[in-house]
Amino acid sequence: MDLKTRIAEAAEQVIRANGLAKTTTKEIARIAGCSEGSLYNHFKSKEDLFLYVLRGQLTNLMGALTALRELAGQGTVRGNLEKVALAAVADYYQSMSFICSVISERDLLNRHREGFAARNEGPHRANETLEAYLSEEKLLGRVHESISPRAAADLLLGSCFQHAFQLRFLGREESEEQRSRFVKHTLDALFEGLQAREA
Amino acid sequence: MDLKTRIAEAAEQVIRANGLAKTTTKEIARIAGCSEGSLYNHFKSKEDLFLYVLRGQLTNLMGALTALRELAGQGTVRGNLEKVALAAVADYYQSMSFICSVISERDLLNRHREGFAARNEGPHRANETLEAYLSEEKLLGRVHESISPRAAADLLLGSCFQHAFQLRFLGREESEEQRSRFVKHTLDALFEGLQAREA
Amino acid sequence: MDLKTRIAEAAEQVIRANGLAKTTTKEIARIAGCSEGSLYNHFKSKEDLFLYVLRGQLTNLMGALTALRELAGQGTVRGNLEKVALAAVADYYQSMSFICSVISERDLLNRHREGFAARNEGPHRANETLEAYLSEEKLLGRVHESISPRAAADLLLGSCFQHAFQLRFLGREESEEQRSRFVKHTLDALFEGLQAREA
Amino acid sequence: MDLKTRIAEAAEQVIRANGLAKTTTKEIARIAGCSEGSLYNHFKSKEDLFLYVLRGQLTNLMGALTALRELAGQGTVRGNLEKVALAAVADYYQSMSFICSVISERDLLNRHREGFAARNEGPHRANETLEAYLSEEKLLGRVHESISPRAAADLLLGSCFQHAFQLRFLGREESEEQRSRFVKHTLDALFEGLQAREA
DNA sequence: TATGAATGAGGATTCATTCAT
DNA sequence: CATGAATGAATCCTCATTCAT
Repeated sequence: MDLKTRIAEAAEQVIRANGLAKTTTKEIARIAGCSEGSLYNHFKSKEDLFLYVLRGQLTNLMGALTALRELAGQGTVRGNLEKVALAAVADYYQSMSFICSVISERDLLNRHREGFAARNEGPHRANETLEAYLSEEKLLGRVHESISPRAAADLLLGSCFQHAFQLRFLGREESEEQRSRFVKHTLDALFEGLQAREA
Repeated sequence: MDLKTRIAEAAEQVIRANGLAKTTTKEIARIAGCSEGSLYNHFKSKEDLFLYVLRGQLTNLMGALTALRELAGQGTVRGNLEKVALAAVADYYQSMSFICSVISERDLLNRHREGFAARNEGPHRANETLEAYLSEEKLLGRVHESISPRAAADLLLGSCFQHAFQLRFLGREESEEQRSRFVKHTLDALFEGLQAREA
Repeated sequence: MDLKTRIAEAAEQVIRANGLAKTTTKEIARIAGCSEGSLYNHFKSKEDLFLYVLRGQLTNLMGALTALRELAGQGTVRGNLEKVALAAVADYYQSMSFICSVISERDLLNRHREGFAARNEGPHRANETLEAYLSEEKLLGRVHESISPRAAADLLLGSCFQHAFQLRFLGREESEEQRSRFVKHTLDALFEGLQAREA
Repeated sequence: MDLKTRIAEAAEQVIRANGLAKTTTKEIARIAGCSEGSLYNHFKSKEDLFLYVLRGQLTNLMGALTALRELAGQGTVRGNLEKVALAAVADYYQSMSFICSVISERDLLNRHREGFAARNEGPHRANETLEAYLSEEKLLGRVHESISPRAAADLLLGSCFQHAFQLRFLGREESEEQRSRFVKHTLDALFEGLQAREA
């Protein structure tokens, strides 16, 4: 593994563990097993390194969502969404430090917002991709005809997002079983709807 | 207004604008119109000041949720949830810097997690409160009998939470009308459910 | 007890315990049970307060030495010196923080050296007073005729001084019995002399 | 000379001149001709730097005392002690700021007392070493058989210690001749003893 | 390319002192 | 005389970044 990759992985690990605010170049170098100076042979600045690592976040989720586009009309909608939801909770949980750091450091965000927009990056991409899938399924008649695909996507991913956030806040890890149960209950409610049924 | 309040409000303003990581005591003092030393006459440390201000976050939402408990069976469920959702988006949006800073600064969170738990604080309280309300409505037959109140609460608040997050990420403000529309669509989808209806 | 005295005693206690360097006006006020502002109603500055308290140090020793002048020719020289030595160890031990602070804070010392000289103050006064006593006893033939009174005074008081210093350094307290034994051995050696005796 | 040494020497010089309490990292850096930050590349903290420099104090005296152990039975006891006494006054004088700072800053002392003990460091080591030498000479019959070696060591070194202290207190330097005279008189008195001789 | 010592700007915090009440 | 909030200068220390080797 080349040094650039080692540095990036070290940075990812440290930011995950401590958050960006308390991540120092010294610590990254220590974990990467190189000198602080070496960081600057591969990245222009600490911020540059952060952005590099940031781009590797949420890749499982985005992969699952991209795969979904091909799956419209196949399997069950419920089954397809379940895979996405599981990936979402897992990735959001793993990347929560990154996600929150972007907001916490307003100037960093401001400096790069245009870049994000230009490259069509950011966590909101997930919602858009899921929306697209649901639109297709709606055309196929496999989801309720009067539902807004965007709202449905926001409900599902928002729920996963906040769930991951709260696990981090509470300092909890979740077993696979617990996670499956959360996703199951969430999908149950999402499919069924809150509306009381007439007798 | 006494100086302690002025300092707290200055801190709130600066953290909202810049995030905790880039908030300096110097800047807080400047905005509060006092010396840096004065901060320490009223707060033990910058961290102490942050926690003080943090405790004032999400109060509108929590107020709306608490009020909700009295409203079970009154008005429409939909109408009640609408008020909550609007408060949620607004408060989450306002407090996103605080919420994310808590996660970004892992050591700060670790240091105070016990305290949060002891005082039953934290953003997850909102979900629990909404869950309680929905449970009551379920008993009253005003929400679908097979729905999980917790899952429903997580869907609604999670969606609002992530929506607020994404507004911050994109650097957008939302008009009242846009916000109402977001809430409306979200509630539509949540009430209706994804399930395709048989012809 | 009036406030000025209470402040002075608080300062003495705190300096004794923590040394001047780590003594704050806040701590003095806390111990004195008054506000920090009150300190400045009774003393011009922290330095002024320190000097005030400093002047009260070593008073038992100086008292014992002054008394000694009257005792020349009375009792035994050994007995007279024993009282002085005991007072010296006790007072040096009690005042070691003060004594050392004067040296540690060079600028303070420089600022007040003239004042000390003008008022004939300082720990060296003890040696001069003891020298005077020994000179008288020498005239009376009660100490070895070829001894230098100043050297003898320096030996005895220097030994007590360093002994007190080392107790402080090692963080030890000494029982009265231990102290008596130290003084006894010291006087034994001082009276007898190192010189090997011919058979 | 490497920077670490330059920093250490600068610190030594500044502490000697101003005492630890009034020694700032800024001033040390200025004298060392480097930035304040550099101090922290070589020492963990100001305290760490102080301890490093402290360990280099009293080395001439300790060297002279160690050499003494080999000299038992050689030359004259008086001559041997003279060398030690001269080294003692010189070293105590040079290091008085350090010695006193250790006492003035009680918490520093408390924090490191165990370390001092573990490494068998501290000014009291000098007395123990001199005591050992005198014990040997006593066995050789070269010092008075009824004298306590420890008491004799305390008398001599205590006198030198306090003499150095008082020179600092009075702001005086001593010529070599004056110093020799002080040592000579002190040894005269110590060898002869105070005891009046019967006619 | 890899290093790591050196930097220096900037941060949080302390503390003696002042002054209006 | 007593207060204690307000001050602001000064302090120790951190850390991203540079650069000569």
